[in-house]
Amino acid sequence: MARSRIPPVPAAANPGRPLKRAFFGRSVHEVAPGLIGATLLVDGVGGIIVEVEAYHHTDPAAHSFRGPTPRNLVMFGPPGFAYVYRSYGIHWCVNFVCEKEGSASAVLIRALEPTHGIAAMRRRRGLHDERTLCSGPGKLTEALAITDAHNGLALDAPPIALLARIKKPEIVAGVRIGITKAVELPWRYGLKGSRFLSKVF
DNA sequence: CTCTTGATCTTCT
DNA sequence: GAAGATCAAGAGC
Repeated sequence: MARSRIPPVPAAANPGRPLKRAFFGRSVHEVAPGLIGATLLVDGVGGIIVEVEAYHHTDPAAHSFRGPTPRNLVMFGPPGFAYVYRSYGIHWCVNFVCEKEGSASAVLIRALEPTHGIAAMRRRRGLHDERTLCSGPGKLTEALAITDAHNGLALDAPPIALLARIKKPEIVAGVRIGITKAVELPWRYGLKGSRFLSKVF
């Protein structure tokens, strides 16, 4: 063979450079939509972030609203780290801490478009359908094998990798899902028209 | 398609 | 003791 052909990977599976930790040192309302289109990998498995929600300590729906506790301590720390918590006693959910130390704001990662390690994700989820592999905060942590062992880990160091999007995507916003307080705030962001959302906007 | 319910457990009141 | 940033399966339409 004279020269091997470049394999035909979709553009979506060929993301940009790693995001620096400083990316998170801004308002959660800038970071949250800014994450749509970025690629999240844990041990090389993951996909494109297509849905997130913003939480802030002034927001009654946020875990940090009533001040620091053992569970939410990472939220009160510096930006650029993962906050993982147990949901309904069954699932894990992952957030990215934003702004600055003490501001206790974070972005909940709610859905991914699977691109890397799809076979591993199918195995962990016991599911074949790609569309629903990571279409929810509890689903994507199962697919990426995220647990409380990842709580407090840096977002720019192994096993976590976060790669910038190549093009600026079209973003839609709406009210958040599954909360009972501050339900009217439009702090859920998604990739317009994506098939991989937890719920259509 | 929508609606209801069970699973399971940590956190805070 | 109740609620919760969820999910999947089953019933009903």
